[in-house]
Amino acid sequence: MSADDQLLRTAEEVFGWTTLHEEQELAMRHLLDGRDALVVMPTGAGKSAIYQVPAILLDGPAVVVSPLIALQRDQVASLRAAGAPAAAAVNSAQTAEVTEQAWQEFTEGGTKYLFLSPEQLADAGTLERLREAKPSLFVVDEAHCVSAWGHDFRPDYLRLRHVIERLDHPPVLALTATASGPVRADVVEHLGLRDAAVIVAGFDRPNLHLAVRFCTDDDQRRRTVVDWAADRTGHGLLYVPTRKDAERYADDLAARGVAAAAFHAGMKAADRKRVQDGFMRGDVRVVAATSAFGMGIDKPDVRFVVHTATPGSLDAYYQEIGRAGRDGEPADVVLFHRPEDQSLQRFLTGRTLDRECVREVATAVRRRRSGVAITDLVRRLDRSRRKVTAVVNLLESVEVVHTGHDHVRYAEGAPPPAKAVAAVTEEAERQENRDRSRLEVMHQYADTRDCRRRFLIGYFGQELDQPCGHCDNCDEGLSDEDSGSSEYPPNSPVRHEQWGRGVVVHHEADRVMVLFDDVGYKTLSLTALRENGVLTPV
DNA sequence: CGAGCCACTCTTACGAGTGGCTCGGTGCCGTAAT
Repeated sequence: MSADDQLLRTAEEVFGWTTLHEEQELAMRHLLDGRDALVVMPTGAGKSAIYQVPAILLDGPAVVVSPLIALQRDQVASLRAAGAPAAAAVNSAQTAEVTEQAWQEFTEGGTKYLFLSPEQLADAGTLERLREAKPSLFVVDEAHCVSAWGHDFRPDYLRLRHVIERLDHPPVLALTATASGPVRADVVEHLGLRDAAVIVAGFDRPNLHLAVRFCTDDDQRRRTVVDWAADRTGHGLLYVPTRKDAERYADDLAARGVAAAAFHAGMKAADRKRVQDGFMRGDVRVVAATSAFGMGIDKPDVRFVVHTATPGSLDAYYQEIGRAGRDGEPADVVLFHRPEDQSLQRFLTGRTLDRECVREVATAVRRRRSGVAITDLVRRLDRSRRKVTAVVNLLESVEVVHTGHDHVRYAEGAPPPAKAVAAVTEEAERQENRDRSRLEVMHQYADTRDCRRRFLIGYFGQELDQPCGHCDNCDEGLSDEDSGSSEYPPNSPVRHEQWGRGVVVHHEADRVMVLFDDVGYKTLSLTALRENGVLTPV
């Protein structure tokens, strides 16, 4: 029987799926062939199936990395409900007894799917248990987290490549719904994917109407947003920048008779669950939430997603608006924009590098010639695990240290700690510049007079040759019919005298946006380019 | 960087304006205190 037939038969016999999409089948075949894959597909399009089916055909368990315990629970529950082979999770939210039982079944070979967080995988004992089971697949779900969180917030995401190597690099599958070019490259690099098949479904969501309302004054914006949401009838999300705003908007809407609730990470777990369940059931009509709300929420009939302030990147924005209109019915996506929003995002995305900590870690590692475990560094330096791990990652990125899973060694010939600090500072600055350039692109989206969908899709590396006809700028007849200059077509490689190598992302009538390897996104005037010739096609 | 709060000043007000200060997002995990 051919691999395709086997996949189809398993999909039907075990899960009851009679067909598979082209992308699903393609990715599954790659895994069966022993190759790595990065798959970017919208939520609800069947990403999980891509590992669920091949795992059954392969010997050994599939290890699935999932960022939230709630997601692990959902996945285990849905596999159990489907009557699939045994699934289990290992995390700190369950009793030691449950975890021990999960491990026992796993080591006896009874578990097909094991769900864990990246932090669990940082533990050497846990990793050895996995290694003994010889996993057949290593899956990273919500893989954009590698790029979005790995560099500072959850540094264990950047340690996953060492986990994968320690497991003798089984076929790796990275799954996400949102990843622009640089994010995809970041995921491939930091997971150490080899010869990966990159499968990207379309980013366009034609049923979403995109609009931006420019606001000058904060109070005026508050009133406009509340009026707008109160006049609606369907279910919707209000994304707000701060916890305080979540409470305030929920209160203001409630005062207008709207069944609204706040959601943010500062709330008690029970309250969060109550709000989420209420929204899923439909008795909470509007949730005013920070970015904490959304992962794992798959409610089909969300009729609007409103942002009460401009977020930090188009990546984050696309992720959040992607929760609207999953049933394919029309939905409204509105950004209430103020230029001042940039300052808060600058603060939030600004990385505060603790140079003293970098120096301490570098010095401590250098002193131990045979190397040292991250766990030991944490104990000796009396610093948080998160911070030490993030610093080790940075030192590794500038090649001052070499690392294995939990083992760090000063690189031979690497500069002394003082110079290492300088190198790390430079690297941190480069990262910050790239973040800042993404923030600028987000604001350009808000400011553009061209088709918003074309801008958005272009950012994710796809072209829309016609204006979409379904955004505020198209409604007003502002969008350019012509999709731009032929000198710099989208996705074409270019070189800039000062900024080096880059690729064209998007262009409007008079300007072109380029993503440079080193400095991030830059927007250049076509008129100026024609005069000075600093940007040349490669 | 900017919003919001407080204390303080100046004064013709059932207050207004200003200077200084603080705060601002995302989740694992393990440990300490009840």
